[in-house]
Amino acid sequence: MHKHVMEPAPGNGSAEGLMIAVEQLVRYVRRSATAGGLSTAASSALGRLGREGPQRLTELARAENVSQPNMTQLVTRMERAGLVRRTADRTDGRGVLVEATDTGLELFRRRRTERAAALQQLIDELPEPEQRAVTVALPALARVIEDRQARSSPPTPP
Amino acid sequence: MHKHVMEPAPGNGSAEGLMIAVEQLVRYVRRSATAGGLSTAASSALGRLGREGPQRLTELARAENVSQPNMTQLVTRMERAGLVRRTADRTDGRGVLVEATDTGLELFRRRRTERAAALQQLIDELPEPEQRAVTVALPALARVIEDRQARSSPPTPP
DNA sequence: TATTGTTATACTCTATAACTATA
DNA sequence: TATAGTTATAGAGTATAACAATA
Repeated sequence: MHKHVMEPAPGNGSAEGLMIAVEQLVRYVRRSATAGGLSTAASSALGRLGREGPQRLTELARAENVSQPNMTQLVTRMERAGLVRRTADRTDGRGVLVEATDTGLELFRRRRTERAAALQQLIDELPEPEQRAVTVALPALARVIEDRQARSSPPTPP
Repeated sequence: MHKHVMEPAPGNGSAEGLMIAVEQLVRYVRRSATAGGLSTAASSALGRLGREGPQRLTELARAENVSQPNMTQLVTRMERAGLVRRTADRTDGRGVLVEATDTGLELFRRRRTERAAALQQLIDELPEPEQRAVTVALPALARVIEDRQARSSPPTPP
C-alpha cells in the first residue's frame, strides 16, 4: 500500500506513533458502549456523578471541561431522560446540585461493563508480557493526568 | 473523600479500572489539539486522508465508522474550509474521491504534533519502567484493533 | 461587584429516510 | 436491481454573549 504522506507507524515508539495508537483506541472504545444510547458526554458526566456523588453544576462543568451552558443543557437532557435530578443547594441559594438517579447509575454501570468487556477482549489477544504492559501503562498515564489536574486547580486550601 | 458508589480504582488492573484510565486519557488527548479549531471528526478524517491518500467517500465513511450522509456533510464542511477537495472517480461515474489539500495536510500535522507533545509531557513524568510499558502497551493495543478490523472486513479478495 | 445558573443564538456532529444518478 | 452519493429532517453537543438571581 502506497503511503501518501510519510509518517510514523503506530508501533515505532515515537510520541506521534503513540498518539496514532491512542487515536485508534479512542475510536474503538467509543464504539463499544451502546446501552441506553447514551452519548460520550452524558456517559462521562453520569460516571462522575456516580463516582463522586452529587455536585454543583459549575463544578461538574469544570471537571468535564465543558462550558457552563453546555452542562446546563446536558443536565437538562439527562434529567428529561430520568438519569439525573437537580436539587437545591441549601448552603447557597444560587447553586444547583446535580445527582444521579438509580436509573442513571444502573445505566452507567452497564455501559462501563460493555466498554470494559471490549477492552478485555483486546487484552486477551495480546501475549502475556504486553498484557502486563497494558495493566501498568494505562493506570500510570491516568495517574499522571490526575496529578496535573490536581496541580493546576486550587488544592482546596484551608 | 466519600465514595458515593463502590467502584474499581483506575489503577487496580481490572478491566473496569483500566477503562476508567482510558476514559481519562481520552479526555486529556481530546483537549490537547487546538490548532485550526478542527473537531475530532474532521481531524480524524483528515488524518486518514493524509495517511492513506485520496479515497472514496463511502470508503472513508466506513473507515471512520460514521454514516454516509454524515461523511457527505463532514466533507462538505471541510471542503468549505479548504482542507479537502472532491474529484470524480474516473472508473465509476457514481463515485467521488476525497483528497486532502496541502492546507489540510499541514493543519493535520500541526494538530497531531500538539497531541503528541501533550502525550510526551505525560510520559516524561513517568518513571522509566512505566515509560517503557507505555511504549509497549499502546502500539500493542492498536495492532490488535487493526487485526480485528482486518478480520471483520472483506480482505480485498481477488 | 462577583458568582451561579439559565436563555438565546449559532455552529458542528450525528443518524435515518427519501431521493437521484450511475452500474 | 443494487450501489454511490446527496438532500431532508431532527436531535445531541458545543461555545459565546446576554441575562437573572443570589452572595
